[in-house]
Amino acid sequence: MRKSKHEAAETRKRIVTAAANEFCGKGIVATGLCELMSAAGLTHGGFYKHFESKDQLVAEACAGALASSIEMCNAAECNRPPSQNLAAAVAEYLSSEHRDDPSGGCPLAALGSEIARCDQKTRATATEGFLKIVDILAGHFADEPPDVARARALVAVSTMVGALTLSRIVTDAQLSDEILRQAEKHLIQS
Amino acid sequence: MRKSKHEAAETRKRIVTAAANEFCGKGIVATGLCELMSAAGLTHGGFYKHFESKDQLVAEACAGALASSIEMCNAAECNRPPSQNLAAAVAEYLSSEHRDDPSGGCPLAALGSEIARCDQKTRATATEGFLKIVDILAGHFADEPPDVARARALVAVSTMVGALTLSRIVTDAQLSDEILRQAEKHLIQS
DNA sequence: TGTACATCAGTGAACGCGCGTTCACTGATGTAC
DNA sequence: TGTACATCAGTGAACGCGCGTTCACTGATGTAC
Repeated sequence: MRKSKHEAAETRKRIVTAAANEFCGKGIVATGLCELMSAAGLTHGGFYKHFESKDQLVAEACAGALASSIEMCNAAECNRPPSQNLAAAVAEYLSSEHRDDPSGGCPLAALGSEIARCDQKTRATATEGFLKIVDILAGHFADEPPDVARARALVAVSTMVGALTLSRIVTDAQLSDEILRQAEKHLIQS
Repeated sequence: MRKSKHEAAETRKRIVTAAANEFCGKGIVATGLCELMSAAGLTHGGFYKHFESKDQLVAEACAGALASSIEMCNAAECNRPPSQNLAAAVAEYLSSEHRDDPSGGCPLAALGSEIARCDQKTRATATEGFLKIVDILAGHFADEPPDVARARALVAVSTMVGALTLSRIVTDAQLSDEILRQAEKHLIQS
């Protein structure tokens, strides 16, 4: 039953991707390794052939989810004229589609309060991803001095993560939409 | 061993308070009933004399934590001249003390992504608390028309919750401070 | 007011269950000659 | 290139453990007479 090196590498990637989905969808602590491995089409026993522990997978899954979230924002920007880059990324992030699909979205919003309690490795990974997003947004405030642009980007990411999280908490659908719409309006007007 | 009505009511309150602390500090799923009951000075067996389920306690603990967070902001305001009410509340919320003590602080930041996955009851409770905070902040934009004030308050709360959550994730202490400081600056200048 | 009894807050053992992790095993892949 | 053997990806049973919940029990409180 041994698999080729290439197949094994593919399997590993599949586990990380499945983990990112399961964690973002159900939460880190609430997701079991068994559940997660079967989402990747495997049985639980093979897990430790690829990872040292659940914590290690959490860090990698978090990194993966952040990378694809960044990719998604970049893709949204590519379809627009450069002057609307910021608006495009913000609109994508604060869309109802993103709100309604936490598993495929940004882990800072889907797992924020849980990541804050994760080990050093995972939090360092999240910090790196966060800074990448900050840099991208800061690039859109190019007419400002760099430190101002960075400050504005830090606040913008805070607002985006907070608004998306709150829009998922709230039980009133109209209020949920309102949170997203007002945050978007505030971020693109400024 | 039966306790008087008054004592039993006090015990119940103690459990809810201890639960709010434990949940905000360690996360909802990660906190066991046994751990939580012993934090309240009891053994786990008595839990179901007071609550139907863990979920019910989660909802009540969340309500309690939100109420004392609101109380804390109000207290911060009382010590200042009315014109600085907003600044006082924002500074309190985005303080490093609040960041470093999640168990005693705002559950929207400490448990945001977990609450988003809780049952209807808990989320409805959180929604109520959120709206109360929005109303308080909106009151500080009194020179704006009500709908604008509300819109600004929605965005402000999003920024506050997002910034506090991110400041807890980040592994770089300086960056963590920077997130809080910039969010505060942005909110009180506007 | 005093007595007899029902109520019930709190204890601690026990329930089935799923968790993260380990392990013996299988058999295809990779390697050494 | 062919053969013999070591490697190891993946399986499924098993581990100890803590989870949420239930239950028989205790004995002080509350209530009915």
